[in-house]
Amino acid sequence: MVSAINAPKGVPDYPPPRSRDFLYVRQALAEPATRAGYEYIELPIFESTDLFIRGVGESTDVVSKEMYTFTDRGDRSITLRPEGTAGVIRAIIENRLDKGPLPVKLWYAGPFFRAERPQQGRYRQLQQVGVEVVGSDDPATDAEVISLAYHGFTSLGLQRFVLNLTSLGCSTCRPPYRLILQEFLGTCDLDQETRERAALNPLRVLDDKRETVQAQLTHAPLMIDFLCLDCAEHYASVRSYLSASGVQWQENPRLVRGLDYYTRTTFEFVHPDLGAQSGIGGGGRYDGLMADLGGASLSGIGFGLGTDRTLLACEAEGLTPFVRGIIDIYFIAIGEPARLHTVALMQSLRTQGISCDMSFDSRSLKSAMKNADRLAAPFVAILGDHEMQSNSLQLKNMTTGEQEVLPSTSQALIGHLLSPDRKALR
RNA sequence: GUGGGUGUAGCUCAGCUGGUAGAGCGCUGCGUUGUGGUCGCAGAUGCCGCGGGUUCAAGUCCCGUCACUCACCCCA
Repeated sequence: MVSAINAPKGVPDYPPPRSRDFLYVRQALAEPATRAGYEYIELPIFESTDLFIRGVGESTDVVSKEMYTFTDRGDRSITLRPEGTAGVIRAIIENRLDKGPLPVKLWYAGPFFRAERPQQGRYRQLQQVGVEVVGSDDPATDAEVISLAYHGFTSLGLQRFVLNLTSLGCSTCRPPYRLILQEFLGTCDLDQETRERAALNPLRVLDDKRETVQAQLTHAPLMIDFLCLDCAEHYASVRSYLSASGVQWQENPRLVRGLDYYTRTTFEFVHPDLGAQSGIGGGGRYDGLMADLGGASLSGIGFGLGTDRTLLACEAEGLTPFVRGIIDIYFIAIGEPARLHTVALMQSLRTQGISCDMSFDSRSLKSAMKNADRLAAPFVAILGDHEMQSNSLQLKNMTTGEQEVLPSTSQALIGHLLSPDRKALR
């Protein structure tokens, strides 16, 4: 026996039936954007390594130690995308979308890659649904983006997630605050590694998980108290639009994100039931990114939602399965004439949007029924010799168990399945 | 990159102080003519992760190795 090949470390499979729920979650997370004027953008899965170094920031962990980078046959450095925003911005600039009507509102979905040690809810290939809005400073866009994510989660029935919100200030107010924070951190008793972080990106020290560190940060200065007038007004406005959108949030002035480009509004959705990982989505505003990547000086805001983790959260809350079966009618045909007729019938139904499947390999009626049950088919159509003689079929409702005779035409079936006095199929 | 845990039937796992393997679920069939779910009965399936060592004897002890997993760092 030859040895089987395993998937590379840390990449998840979604075999059926769980794949049904995966698709359902991805659809639910994208749906709000499609109803809010966001256009879909299809993007490459690998990009020039430089894009992420310049876009995401060299000092971030994502860039410095988690990228899948390789050299292609033309000696170019290529990286499997670790996040979505940089690629969207690159595509906006390259396709001149920023020269058209503003703001540009886009959504995307697909796999991202980070070479981390895998654990629960953390994969080397992860799936996200994201949106980006470029070319607007309006606080209403901040609120809209946050609301899309929020209502994507609520539409799945999720209840236990929390939205954390803060403002990280701008190029006017953040640098002075940064100095004040660094000065404060200088008075704390910190280990070498944390001191280095304080020098490089002092904000990150604020969300250190260790109690010994947190204890010293009780009186740390917070960005939220040092916002300039513009940022303070912007933040206040975002909050009132959020209230108007029916979004509930929790202010968390210690919220810090791992990517360097964020400014002003910053947010993160967390869920308590995912093991050590809690983030199911996050994002924020970025004022300098477009310009940093060679485009017009437009600001943007966006989010990335973790499809894998959202599915885990739904499972943890007992919301799954969302999809019990994928066919509307299961056909059992006995004898060659009946099988031929059934194939024609199914083709007609499929063309008209009804999902159907049939029993193959001439199994016994009993085992075919069993199969229908396992496929969770709501209806079973049986065609045997008796039925063929009268051009009819037996239609069994698998929920109620009742069975009746219908003409064996697609029209009769569709009329019956969709008739208002019965449970409609869709 | 650093640390911990676990590898036994398709799945979840049991197997005490060494004596060549078990349960539940699932799967297949049967309970008479062409009808699923419930119930009853019968049945199939294991290089006990891999390699080496100790021993009369290893799923069980020792060493190594690989895989998976959880956590740290960080993030979706």
